[in-house]
Amino acid sequence: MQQDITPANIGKRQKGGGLIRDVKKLVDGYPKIAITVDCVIFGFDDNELKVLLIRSDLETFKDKWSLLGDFAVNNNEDLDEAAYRILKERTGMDDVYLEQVKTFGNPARHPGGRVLTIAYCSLLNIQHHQLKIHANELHWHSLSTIKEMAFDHKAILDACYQWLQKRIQEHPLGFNLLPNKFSLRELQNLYEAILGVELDRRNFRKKFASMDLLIDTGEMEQDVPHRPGKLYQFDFKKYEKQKRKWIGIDF
Amino acid sequence: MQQDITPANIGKRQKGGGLIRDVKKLVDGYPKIAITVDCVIFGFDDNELKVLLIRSDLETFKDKWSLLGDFAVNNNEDLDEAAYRILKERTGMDDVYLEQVKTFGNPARHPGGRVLTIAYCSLLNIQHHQLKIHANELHWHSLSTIKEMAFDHKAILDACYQWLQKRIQEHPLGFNLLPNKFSLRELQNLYEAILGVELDRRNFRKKFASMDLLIDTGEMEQDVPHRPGKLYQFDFKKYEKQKRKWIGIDF
DNA sequence: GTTATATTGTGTAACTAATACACATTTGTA
DNA sequence: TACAAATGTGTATTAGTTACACAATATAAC
Repeated sequence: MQQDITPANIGKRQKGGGLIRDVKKLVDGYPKIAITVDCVIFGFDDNELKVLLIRSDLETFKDKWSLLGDFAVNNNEDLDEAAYRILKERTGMDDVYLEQVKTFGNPARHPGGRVLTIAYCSLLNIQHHQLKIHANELHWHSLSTIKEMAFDHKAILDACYQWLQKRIQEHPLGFNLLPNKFSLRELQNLYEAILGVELDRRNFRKKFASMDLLIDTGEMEQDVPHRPGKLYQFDFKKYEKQKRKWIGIDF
Repeated sequence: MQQDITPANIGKRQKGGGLIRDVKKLVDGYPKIAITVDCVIFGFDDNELKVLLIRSDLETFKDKWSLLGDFAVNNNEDLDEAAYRILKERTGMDDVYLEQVKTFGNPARHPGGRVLTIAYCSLLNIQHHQLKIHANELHWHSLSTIKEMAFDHKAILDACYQWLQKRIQEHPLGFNLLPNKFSLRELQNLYEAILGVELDRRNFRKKFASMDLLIDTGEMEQDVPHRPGKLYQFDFKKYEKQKRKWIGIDF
């Protein structure tokens, strides 16, 4: 086995040598690259799963769409903080569900040089937030209509969508995408949209009833052209309590 | 909403301005930091889950243990490639199971300055590989005995262990930790060690029988002080074929 | 070579969860 | 007043999970 000669190896693996004292000098000798955090922000509207994108401002990606991202290390912030900052800047909201999904580091992914990005997935309620969509060139896109994107952002989006499909069967994340009060039909539509399957209404209701995490508000849907359904709220507190022993949803 | 003035924002979000042409210059203006890849390498021996660690060569972490890592961007390699390179350098093996788990970027995680690390989890068969344990200061540690580690490596290890516990219930990864031929008892011991639970022997065997991924070699255990069990091989090919529609193992 | 010890190998009954499926009710609209 | 559209509900079937016990086979000890 031949060991590469790199600044790292020179600094680190001095066989039989003493311990390294000057760690600052050590790190200074390391190669460095640019880091971004990119957020895949999902929303649910009109019975479709949507994702929030911005028009790319790079000539290379003219007329292509891009995830919401920013550089992540200029401030003294942790990665999660950077992701929350980006969300706050773009959507004005800070109580948004957010989770790290995967890091993308292909050397060719950015035309300007090597840029590594940490992808975060975020879920928010489209009605509740007040986006400055007009100021920025932000738009909600139906997931199904997105073909090409700037950089490797399509691959990142795909990874986050797969992550979401899996995650939503393990934990009731979906509620982050719905208004505070929602009908069981809306909830089912959401699951059907995300998973891309049709679900049996009676079994779906039975399952959520057995989870015992829905609060009956006593209110009904308004202005629907048919028999209105009951409105429910998600019991976030109760869920947090029993989160540890949570097993999954599983359709 | 106040937007931070950062090199990134100056370069990127010029409202109403034209498109950016010089992407090289753009990226050059970005802040940059050092990147490492750290591998959590699990093995299974003596009915215990083990992890491969190296003694830290930093004065600050004298007598502490560290994950196997290296810098990840000096060559023109992708992150996965960097992880495979590290494995190959340290273990001599290149057909090892490997997957990205999570990226850690706390500003204070490295005493020498900001260093971001991408954690990979790896599973290998301790018998089969020829480690140069003596040359490097490498040791296999029982997971249960590890209290403190260098950097934030304990947190990384914990995250990878949790990942493994979850992942092994979704996919039959465990076979990567066993010798080519193994008894059902060894297999069960492995699952019990990873999950930290006792499993019923009959139900365990029933489950793996129903998965139909074990090949009966016709051979028996040798040199055991009791009735010897049959030896099996894992049918990797068959598993690869039906991987898409895989649902899980679920004990 | 007989006995003790340790571990393999196997089946079934009880329970729990998932699926498939139909009809009366309520509202708004024509 | 009747039609369209969606809500709300229960049961039977099937599939999967769990709990549990005993005979068979090998080695080790005497």
